[in-house]
Amino acid sequence: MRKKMRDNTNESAVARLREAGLRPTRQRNELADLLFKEGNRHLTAETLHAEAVGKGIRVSLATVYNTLHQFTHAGLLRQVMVDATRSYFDTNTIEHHHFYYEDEGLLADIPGTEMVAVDNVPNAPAGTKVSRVDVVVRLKRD
Amino acid sequence: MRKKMRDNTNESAVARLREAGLRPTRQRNELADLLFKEGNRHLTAETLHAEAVGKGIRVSLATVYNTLHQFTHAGLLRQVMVDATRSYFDTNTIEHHHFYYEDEGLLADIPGTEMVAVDNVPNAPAGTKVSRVDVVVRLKRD
DNA sequence: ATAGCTGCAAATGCTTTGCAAGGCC
DNA sequence: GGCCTTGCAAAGCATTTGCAGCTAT
Repeated sequence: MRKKMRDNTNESAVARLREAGLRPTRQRNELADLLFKEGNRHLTAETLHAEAVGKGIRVSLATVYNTLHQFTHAGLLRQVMVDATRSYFDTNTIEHHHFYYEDEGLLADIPGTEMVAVDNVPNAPAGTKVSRVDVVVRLKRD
Repeated sequence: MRKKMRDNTNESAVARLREAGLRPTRQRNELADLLFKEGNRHLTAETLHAEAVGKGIRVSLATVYNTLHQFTHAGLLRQVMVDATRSYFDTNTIEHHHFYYEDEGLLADIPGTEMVAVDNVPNAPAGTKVSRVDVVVRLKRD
């Protein structure tokens, strides 16, 4: 009655993993579903783990960490640094920028973000190249 | 022969601390000297502690952490988030932006930084105001 | 079969904290 | 003197790692 493991698994997630050279295991498939099924998300390892467990997915926190890093290396996720204590991961890997709600510890895309422009960025110093440009607009309660 | 403790201490550091409502203790004076005597600096607690110890200043790492945070709250320092594992402090509290050398874990001001402009930043969402805008140009070895 | 994953628990690394001793006003 | 500060060591947290058992191919 449960011969196939992939029945309730999003095919695109599996394909995505294969392309990235990652074995589509149950945990990775299920996490990928959570991550990529609904628009852009911003989450921490704890957050994702809690959500997974809440939905009945059996996965350890260590695996969530591993998976997030593997996905990041594979280019499926982007890691955003806004808080000294937590690491945020963003499912939107296209160049874009963020609002960070300092009081809530919440990260969000800047709406219409393609309009934000950073001008006059100097050339990268000799021997280096720009890896990426991060813009974070920090917000606090009014 | 050592009645006065403030002999070799930078007067401006003491004044700075008094204005901030912080008692000018030996440790705070000496750390302030290291921090503010020579232009803009970017350092971590470890870095500063090592430097202090190297110069014969007796101070514990815990006090360095406390002092960095007190200075930050007093507006003498600014905390910059670029690395999930380390907290950087910047002695330049004026709005400006950074290069981050990912390979070396080194943070630096963007030269001529006043020329970098961030355009079309949307208004802060209702109930919030912009605390600050951080721009980090991440560099990697070529 | 076997190389790659997962989970647990222990380890790590940065940072914070409790509290007794010491310093500043 | 009284309150603030320091230092040490212990505690705290998020994250990583070692390794035995499990899984995808």
